[in-house]
Amino acid sequence: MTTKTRLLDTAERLFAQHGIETTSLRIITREAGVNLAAVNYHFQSKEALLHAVIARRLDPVNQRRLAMLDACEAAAGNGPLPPHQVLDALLRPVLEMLSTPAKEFAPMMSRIFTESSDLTEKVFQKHLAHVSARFFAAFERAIPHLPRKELFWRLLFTFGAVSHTFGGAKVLRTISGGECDPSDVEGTIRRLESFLLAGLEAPVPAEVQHAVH
Amino acid sequence: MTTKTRLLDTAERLFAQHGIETTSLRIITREAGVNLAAVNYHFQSKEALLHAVIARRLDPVNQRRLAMLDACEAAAGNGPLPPHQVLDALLRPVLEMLSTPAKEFAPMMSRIFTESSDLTEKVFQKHLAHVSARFFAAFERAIPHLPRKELFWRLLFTFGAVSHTFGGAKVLRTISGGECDPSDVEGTIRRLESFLLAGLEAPVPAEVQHAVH
DNA sequence: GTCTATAACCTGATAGAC
DNA sequence: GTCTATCAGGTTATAGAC
Repeated sequence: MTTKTRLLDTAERLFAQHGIETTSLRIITREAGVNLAAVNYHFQSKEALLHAVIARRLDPVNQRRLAMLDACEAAAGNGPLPPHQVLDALLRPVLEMLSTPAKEFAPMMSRIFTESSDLTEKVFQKHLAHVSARFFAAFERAIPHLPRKELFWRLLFTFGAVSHTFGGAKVLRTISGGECDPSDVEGTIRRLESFLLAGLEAPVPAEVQHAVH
Repeated sequence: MTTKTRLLDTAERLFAQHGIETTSLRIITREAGVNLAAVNYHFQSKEALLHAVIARRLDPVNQRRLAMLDACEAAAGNGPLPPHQVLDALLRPVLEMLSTPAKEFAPMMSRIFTESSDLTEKVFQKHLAHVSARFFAAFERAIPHLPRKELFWRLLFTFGAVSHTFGGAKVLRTISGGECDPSDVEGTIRRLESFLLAGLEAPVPAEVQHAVH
């Protein structure tokens, strides 16, 4: 395996397990079995290394997301868009990574979106903005009774649940005394999607209805 | 205001905004307008300072949570426990802090639960374990059709949504182009609780039913 | 491409004067 | 209680030999 790949793999894993800012280049290079200066030769800086880690995984994921959404829209024709299909197109491509060698990537992304608001903005604009826009429009079409404003709120809640699942699924096994098995990725997807679908489709509470239009 | 209080307030705010590990004692003491050595005199260490910040806010919150749960159980008698009341007892006391001078505390807690798994464990055992056990039992009674295993999963999703709301509500205003107003705390609580209640009460998906008992 | 050595700086914690 | 000065260590990044 090349030095470059060893660095990408090791950085991905350590960023996921210990956070971005608290993981030093010294630890990454030591665990990767390469010299400290290698990260500066193959990439320019720690942040450039992070961007390379993201691009390697996220580009294929986003392509698959959009392909699934295309298929869903094609099948629907002019009819309504099934909300569970839109949700599945958004979540399945990234959640299924949990049972591949790239299993550390999704937890790493959730770190980015909770750690530094500065970095979050950059990563979102660079790798997620266009996909995000497509899916927001799809959800608007799939849940037409839901005002835009409420959709924004509910997608915030959705990202929170998904994000926390990446990082917290491992401790769930401990907390539940072994009852819950996070390595059952397909089960996790079904549970997460049925929970979120119910929340996304819930009636708008009467108390906030007046602010809608 | 005393040096001790200035340190608690400033640490709480900076921990929330920039994370625990990335916030140095130098920044805290500079912003608080006190000497660097003061944190070591009034507390013993950075971690002890963090524990003091938590204890100051969380003890009253937990008392109110348990009082609301007591009232809910008393009103229910031997009848079923209303799930929305259990959820409200869990979330309202901490969410309402967002409109008080202690508004930085909840975001700080969500940092702890996403940053370091080491610290997470300590804080949970010290300040949240007993409350957690009471509420788990209450949810079991409130949603009797839901198997324990599924309840564990759904509470994980719930904590994720709540946690993300603390940290992400501010950026929601930007993303939504001003449509969403995170300073409307009561609206946030109602939206969050109606979303989560639908998810918690959703039917168990047929695909995972076989693993239940 | 890979190494050593080092620059410039930040960190938590503490000793000891006042 | 509050200060300065400092210890012992960590950090990113780079220059220059091989």
